[in-house]
Amino acid sequence: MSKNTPQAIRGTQDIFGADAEAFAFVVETFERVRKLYRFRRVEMPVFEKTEVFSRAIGETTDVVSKEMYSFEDRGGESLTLRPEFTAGIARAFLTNGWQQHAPLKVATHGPLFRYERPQKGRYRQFHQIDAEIIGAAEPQADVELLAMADQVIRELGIQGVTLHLNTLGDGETRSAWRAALIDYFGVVKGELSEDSQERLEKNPLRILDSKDPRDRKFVADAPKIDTFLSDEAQAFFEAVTNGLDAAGVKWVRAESLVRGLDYYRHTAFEFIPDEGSEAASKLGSQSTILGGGRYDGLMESLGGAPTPAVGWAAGIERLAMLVGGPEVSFDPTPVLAVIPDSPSMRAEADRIAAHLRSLSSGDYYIWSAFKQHGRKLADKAKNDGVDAILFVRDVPDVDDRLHLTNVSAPSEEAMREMFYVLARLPAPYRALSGEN
RNA sequence: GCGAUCGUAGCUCAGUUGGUUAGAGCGCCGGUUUGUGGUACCGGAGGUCGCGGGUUCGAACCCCGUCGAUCGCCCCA
Repeated sequence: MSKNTPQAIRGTQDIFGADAEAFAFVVETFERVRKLYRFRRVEMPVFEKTEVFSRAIGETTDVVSKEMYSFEDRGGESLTLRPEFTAGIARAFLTNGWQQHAPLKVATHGPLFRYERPQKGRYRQFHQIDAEIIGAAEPQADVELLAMADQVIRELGIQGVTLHLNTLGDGETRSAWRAALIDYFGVVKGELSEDSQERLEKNPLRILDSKDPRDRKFVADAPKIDTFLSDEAQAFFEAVTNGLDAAGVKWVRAESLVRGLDYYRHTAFEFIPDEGSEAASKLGSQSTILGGGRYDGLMESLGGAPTPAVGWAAGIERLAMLVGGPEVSFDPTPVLAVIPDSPSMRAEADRIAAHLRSLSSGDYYIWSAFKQHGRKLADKAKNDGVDAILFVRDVPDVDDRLHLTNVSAPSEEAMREMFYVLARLPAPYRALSGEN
C-alpha cells in the first residue's frame, strides 16, 4: 500500500466476500419477515438535529454524553449522525402527522454511528435492522413484535440464542425502584467497584448486571423490581408473558436486565446467546444480538402527545457472525459460466451469455469474465464456484459449437437441468455437445 | 477513556543470538495445455520490513515515540 493512500476511518468496515453475503442474507431475511408481519418500510435520515437524540435518549446516558458523532453545519446548527433509529422515527412520527396511521408498524435498516473503541462485533459505523410499533398500548403489540424478532432469528438459522425478558414497570415504578437501589447500594458504596460507585450517581440500575465480583455479592439481595410493580404494571407483564407462551416464543425472566437508555418502560428484552454456546464464542465479548423494549415516555420528551410504543433493533454484523462462515452458501441458484474457447469466439460467447441472461427467470445465473479464454478462464470460473461451464468453440459445424461441462454436481439430474436451461436458446444455438 | 498483543509482497505468513542480494504459499501477468469438476505444466513481475527518531561497524530484529489493527474493560446492537 502506498503511503500516499488514505486509510479507512477507524471503526468503519469494508465488507466483502462471504461477510458481505452474510450481511445481505440478514437484510433479505429481515425484509421477508417484516412483510409477513405487515410492517411498513420507512427510510430515515442518517442525521438529525442533535437535540432529537439528546432529549429522547437522555443526556446522562453514555450514548449521548460521549459516543455521538456531532458537528456543526455551515449554518451553525448542531447535527448528529444517528446513534440509533428509535429517536429519529419518533421525531418523524410527530413531524409528519403519522398519528393518523396509528397503530403504526414500521421497519427499516441502515448504518448507525457511535464513537466507541472498536472491537469484535462492535464498530463506529455499524448497521441495524429495526422494527417499531407506535401508538399501541396493548401488551399484544409487545407480543407480536417479539414473535417477529424470534422468527427473524429462527429463519436466519441461528441456534443457541434465548430471549431474556424483564419489566421495568411504569414511570413511577421505575423511579421508586431506582430510589430504593440508590439507598441499598449507597450504604455499601465503599465496597463497590469504582465503576459501580460512579454508576450509583448516573445509572444505578446498571449495577445489577455488573460483572465485578465486588458488586455481585450485593446484587443478589438488592431490591427487586417486582416489589415496586403496580397492579397495572404487573398485569401488563403477565399479559406479555402469556402471549409469548401462546405464540410459542421461548423466554426466560431476567430480573437484572435493565436497558441503558432512559426512555424504556414496562417491557425490556434482549436476545442473548446461551452461555457456552457456539453463538456465544462467535460473538466475542459482545452478548446482545437484538435488544429493545417499550418506550411509552419518549414522544413526550420530544414535545409530542403521550404515545405508547415498542420497538427493537438488532446488529446486522452480529447476526451475520452467527449465520455461518465462508463454507455456507446463501443462494443455491446454479451458476453457468459461458467461456469462449479462443479469442475469436469472444463476441459469440458474449451474445450467448446475453441471451441466457435475458431468458433467466432467476432460476440460474450467468458467470462471465472479460479477458482470457479456454482452460485458463475455466480454471478461474471453477475457483469462483460455478456449477457448469459452457464452452463456445471455434468449429465450422454449428452443432458442435457449444460444449457443456458440469462442474459441481455430477448427477444426471443436475446435468438435465442445465440442458433445460440451454434449450431456451434460439437457433442456431439449439444443438450442443456435452458430457453425461 | 483504560489495558494487553500485533504491524514483513495484493492476501496468509516464514525470517536463527543483530551480519552479504529479505523468502514461501496463494493471487496476479505471460506461455503450454481443448476442458471429469475448488491439485495441470513452465516462466515472470511485485517489498523504502506501518511511520519517525535512537543505539550499533551493521537493525525487519534492540530502545523510545507515533499511527493503525486485533482482543478485553466501560457501554452497547
